[in-house]
Amino acid sequence: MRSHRLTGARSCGQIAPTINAVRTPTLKDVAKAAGVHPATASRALNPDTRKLVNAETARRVQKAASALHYTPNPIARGLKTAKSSTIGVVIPDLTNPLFPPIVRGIEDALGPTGYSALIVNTDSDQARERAQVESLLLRQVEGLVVATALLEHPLLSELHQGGTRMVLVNRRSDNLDVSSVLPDDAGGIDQAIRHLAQLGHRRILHLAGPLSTSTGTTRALGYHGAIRSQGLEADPALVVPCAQWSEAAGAAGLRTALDAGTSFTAIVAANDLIALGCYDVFAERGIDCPDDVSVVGFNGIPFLDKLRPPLTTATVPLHRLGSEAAGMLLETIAEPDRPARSVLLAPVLEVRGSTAKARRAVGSRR
Amino acid sequence: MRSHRLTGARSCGQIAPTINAVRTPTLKDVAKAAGVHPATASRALNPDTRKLVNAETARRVQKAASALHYTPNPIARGLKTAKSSTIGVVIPDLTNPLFPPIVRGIEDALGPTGYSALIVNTDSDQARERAQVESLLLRQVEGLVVATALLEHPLLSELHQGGTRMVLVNRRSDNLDVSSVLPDDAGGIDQAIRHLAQLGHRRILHLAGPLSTSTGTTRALGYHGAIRSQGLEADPALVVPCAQWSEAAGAAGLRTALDAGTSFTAIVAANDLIALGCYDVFAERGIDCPDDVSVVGFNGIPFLDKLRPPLTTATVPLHRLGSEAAGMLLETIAEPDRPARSVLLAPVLEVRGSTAKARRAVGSRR
DNA sequence: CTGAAAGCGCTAACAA
DNA sequence: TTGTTAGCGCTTTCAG
Repeated sequence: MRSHRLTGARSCGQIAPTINAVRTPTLKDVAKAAGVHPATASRALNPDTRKLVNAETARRVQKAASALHYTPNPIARGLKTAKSSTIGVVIPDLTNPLFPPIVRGIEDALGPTGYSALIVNTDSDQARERAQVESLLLRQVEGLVVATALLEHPLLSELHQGGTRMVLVNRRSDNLDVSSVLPDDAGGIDQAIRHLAQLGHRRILHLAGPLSTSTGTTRALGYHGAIRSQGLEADPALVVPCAQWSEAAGAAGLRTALDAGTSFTAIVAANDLIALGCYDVFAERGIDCPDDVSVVGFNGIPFLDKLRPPLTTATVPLHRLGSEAAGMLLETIAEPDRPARSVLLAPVLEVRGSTAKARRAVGSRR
Repeated sequence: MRSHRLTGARSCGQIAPTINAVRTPTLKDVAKAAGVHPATASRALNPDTRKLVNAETARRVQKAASALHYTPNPIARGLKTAKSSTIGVVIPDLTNPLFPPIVRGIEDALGPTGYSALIVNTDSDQARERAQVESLLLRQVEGLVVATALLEHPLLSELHQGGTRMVLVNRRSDNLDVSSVLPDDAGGIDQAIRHLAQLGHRRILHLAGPLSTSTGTTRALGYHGAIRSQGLEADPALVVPCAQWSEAAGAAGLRTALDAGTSFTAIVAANDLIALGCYDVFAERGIDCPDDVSVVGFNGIPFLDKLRPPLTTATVPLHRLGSEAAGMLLETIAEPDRPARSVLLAPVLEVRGSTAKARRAVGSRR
């Protein structure tokens, strides 16, 4: 590709040609223009080493640099410093509506720092995840934001031991001393159960997420705790784990409960997609929501307010989940020896049309 | 960061330590192990230059490479070749549900080739776009997939003249000799109008997209053509352009039409978000969809089938839009002199609950 | 405080 | 066919 760059002149209202098809200026050019050695120019331009150089000289170099529209070549810098100003973002699948807001949060936090994010999708496949992470490491990413954590996650343990900087987002792993940014899972479920209890629900079904994930177990634990503290009916049949965080798995879970004859008047789904799966089963079986049964989701993915009926859900600040995680990763990169810490972000229950007063129970075959 | 890498041994069922915290092997190490000069090793390992080296030697080098788990350092390679195995993806906003499927299409097409994508969001802001593109160019991306094209787009013209390889996706620009992958906008609208005509609708409102975009104008043109070919009422008041591709703009557009007293029994929205904006206005004004008015969207973003009512829409193969675009960009990079070409992907009308037989008209104040 | 020199890992002339 | 040499653009010793 022909060498080229944008000067940004147009956006500054200048008259200069907006494209310069000439060789992009290098540090040597700046040095020559400023009448100093490239090494001095490097020092002058680098915030960390600027203090090593005469203030006057530094100013001259900076002037020359901006006059030439010099911008350092991150590849060359990366080769020397073994850094890349790049981080990796590991998610299950970008088309899952949970992740775009998180990814934007990451990108927005990274933007001002000069770092960029390389995103990979694992499709929740361990082999694929390993290959993808390997390719990120190959590209010399300086760290990883990981949204795919399982409670038992050999790959993450290996990476951590290998010295890879990382931050977990949304989910965490057991026995892994790594920083994380998580929703307050138990708190969110507690709000949901309280809300349903106030509406008079006594038998609440929990469609749990995969128990291989922290979100799955913590929300299930939260369910048990809240049921107890609200004095509601605690029946083991009222908890059905779903194999995936998907509509299909949610639908399957609900069908299981229904077919088992479990009776309940409300459902707390472990996430929004599982709740959406319930909608499909309602249609299949002629169940009316919220008249026959109420449903609450978790996460607050977009467009839930336009569903039939609008879904009540524990809304997680997803963008902030991402931006906090990116910020923490940058901290970890800058100060590797800082101890790991975890941030919990509080969900807010958004009450919509899928929850209403308890009436007759569904599935009362028993 | 401590040097480290994954061997992938675990996934292969080997016993070797899965993490090697030692210095990652370089080409020189491989050369030494194979008893050749680094340059020879480079030639042997590079598919393009392999034929320049003795087959026997090549095999020896490759054996040494895999024994050491050697993987070339793309940064170093990039510095030398001024290439980066990276492309840039320029989109308005990842949280717009239109884009994740396209981006995944791009990533999936790139995956096997060793290229990675750097994604930037412009928020439809020209200055931000310029800055973001500049940062991509700085990172030596070898080309751009651009989803933000306007009919008049100075930045893209500059880039094209500057020699930047690119492919436009979803939208195109006027007077820009660049390859593109687009939905068949007119064809999709034609299907929508036909469907509505069959349901007995005669006065159909078009909530057009921004006319600064090819999707906006082409869909509007498609609307006019289809109205004519179906012999429906052609009233200038029946076309209202929206300032953005958003729910808010769609709602505003519909309010404008309603307040002007324009009468119609159906709406063809230029995209799904504009159609969703209509839903808000229906709620505001007590309009029943589809009893009072039918609505059709465009694109087929996810979860439309769960709306109240489920939205009929012209479904675009979004994933393929992305994968085709990525493929074409790779072609362009490999053979820069190939003439630009355009691919049109056919939408499929997905009929759902938001369209029904025409009844009384709304807004019949005139 | 600044210059000289070396080298990050790789590839591309040029020689041999 | 292979080795030698040089250098991509930058940072970082080490001298001066």
